[in-house]
Amino acid sequence: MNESEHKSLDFIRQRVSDDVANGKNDGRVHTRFPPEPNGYLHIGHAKSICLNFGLAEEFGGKCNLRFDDTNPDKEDTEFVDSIREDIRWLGFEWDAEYFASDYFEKLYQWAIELIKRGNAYVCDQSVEEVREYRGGWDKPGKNSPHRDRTVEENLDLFSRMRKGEFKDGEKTLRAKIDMNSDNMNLRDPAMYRIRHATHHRTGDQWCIYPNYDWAHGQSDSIESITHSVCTLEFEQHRPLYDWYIGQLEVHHPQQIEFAKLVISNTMMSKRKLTELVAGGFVEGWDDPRMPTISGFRRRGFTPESIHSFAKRVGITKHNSTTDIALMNLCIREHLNRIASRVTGVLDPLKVVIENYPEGEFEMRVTGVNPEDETAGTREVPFGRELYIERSDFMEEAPKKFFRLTVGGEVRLRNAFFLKCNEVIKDDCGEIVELRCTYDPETSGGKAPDGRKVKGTIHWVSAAHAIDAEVRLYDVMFENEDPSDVPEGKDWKDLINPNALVVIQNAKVEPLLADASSGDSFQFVRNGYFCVDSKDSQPGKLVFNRTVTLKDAWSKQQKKGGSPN
RNA sequence: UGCCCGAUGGUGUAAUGGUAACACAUCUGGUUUUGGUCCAGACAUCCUAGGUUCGAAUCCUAGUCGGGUAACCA
Repeated sequence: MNESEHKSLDFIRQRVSDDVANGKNDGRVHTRFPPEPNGYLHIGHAKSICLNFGLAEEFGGKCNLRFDDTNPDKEDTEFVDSIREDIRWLGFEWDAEYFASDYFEKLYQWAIELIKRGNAYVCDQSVEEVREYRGGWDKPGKNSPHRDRTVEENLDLFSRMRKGEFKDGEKTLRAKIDMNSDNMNLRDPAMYRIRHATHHRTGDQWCIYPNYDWAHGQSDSIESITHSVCTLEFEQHRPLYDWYIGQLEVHHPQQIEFAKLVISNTMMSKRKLTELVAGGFVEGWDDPRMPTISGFRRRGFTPESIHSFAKRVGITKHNSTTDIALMNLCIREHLNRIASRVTGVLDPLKVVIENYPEGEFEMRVTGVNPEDETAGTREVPFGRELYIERSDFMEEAPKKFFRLTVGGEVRLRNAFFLKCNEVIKDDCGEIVELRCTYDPETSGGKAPDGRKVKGTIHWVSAAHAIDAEVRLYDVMFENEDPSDVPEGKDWKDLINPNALVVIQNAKVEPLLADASSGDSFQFVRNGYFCVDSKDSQPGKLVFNRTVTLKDAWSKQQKKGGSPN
């Protein structure tokens, strides 16, 4: 890292920078990203990934991927695979991949060392007894009656725990620290519990499993990690982290905590996300409504947009809630630069141009992306019958409505001026067709006589348009803080019923027939859409709305109440 | 009830004792064949009270508010 290249560093980078400058760890920087493979990664993990891998990149160091798989009950290889995929998709490659379970034997040996030093003991207390003996934050704890077992007895018991001579919960190995500590984590924490379960990697090889605190720091140490970055809730665990490593007298990484990401209108709790998936509230972990990395991917977010988001959110030690609008900004900003403009009419209304010859068509040439000249041009067919957006027509329009009205004139984007003469309705009074005329003199989008139009609307040739299914996504929760559940309600009651609105009969321009999975487009005046990676097929296109365009008109409408 | 951590505009961050910066959001106005983009402008005396200092958002003290924390989860 070239010092002073950055105007300001967040407190972690500052600290790492200082350590490097002071020659700590021989100036080495080695971080790790340590997910538990018990679910899919979400945007909060992305923040941590960007931090850990970013630190390694910026300081010429390394970053490991380590699966923190010490709880056989919850973990699965499905999650291991998805985690790898998501990190790579974000554009990072780890220097080494490990599993905490790689260290089970080493950890076991170290535990024996602690027993021999008289710093750990086998305890027979039940969960309830342990809780009772631990005391409270106003009450001192009491020593376990098994705290003073001899080293020999502990060694024997511990090896028999490993051999499977005891049932689940019958015994634990505990660190002998201080039952009166102000820090509850230091009141003789459990190091091992007995769990006769099949582990996704070690199978039935073990029936005792190390707890987080006993596994994490030691794993860091084994991997020569220099800076062990984690979230704030582990702050009180740091003394224990330091205690274990201090006892073992091995390489001592520095744990540093930062505030985890909270986004408005979003639920980030892994437990609750799991519940959404298991309960069928969403299609799966990669449902575009989910704040998972795979959900964002399927929704049409780009890795770049997520990097940009992570950067803007910053790293601090205080909890805050980031407005979901920032997320939207980041993806719009990127897609605006790279997405091809196409026409998609979401709610089609038939327009017949009475003065355009029947059966004739012409090709209109138009730019692919005004933000990128190199993107070239494309051709779209124009003819007598078109579809326009239903919301672009109003029979009785307010003054501020710049779109099509009876007797009014608008510009058809990249084509001609169009005037509406007559509205055709069905028996229910529903508008089914507009009879219009166009002005052939306005081919360039301007009138030779200099008359102006206020609005430009998009359209697609009825004869050429392709049918598509379009899935409109919105925030999963309408409440800014979905963890704030009103009395008598369940958090799931707060799910936004309109988080997904499916449109079956959208009409898109013919060019889109060749669109392939994951491709992103701007549907002009509508938003950014991508081809759904799971359900879209040639001949049966499915688009996901990634994000809308900013919409000053609808905002104004909402503000002013009903139009008119 | 203990212990730990935090506090800058509506929101997220910056200023590393020298006189509040950037972005989002919001509102104005301009450009525009996307009511998009782009451009211009508006919007805070830094939780409170004391103190240290020539000078404090930054240091100290007290208070207030917020968060975390007592799993054989991570």
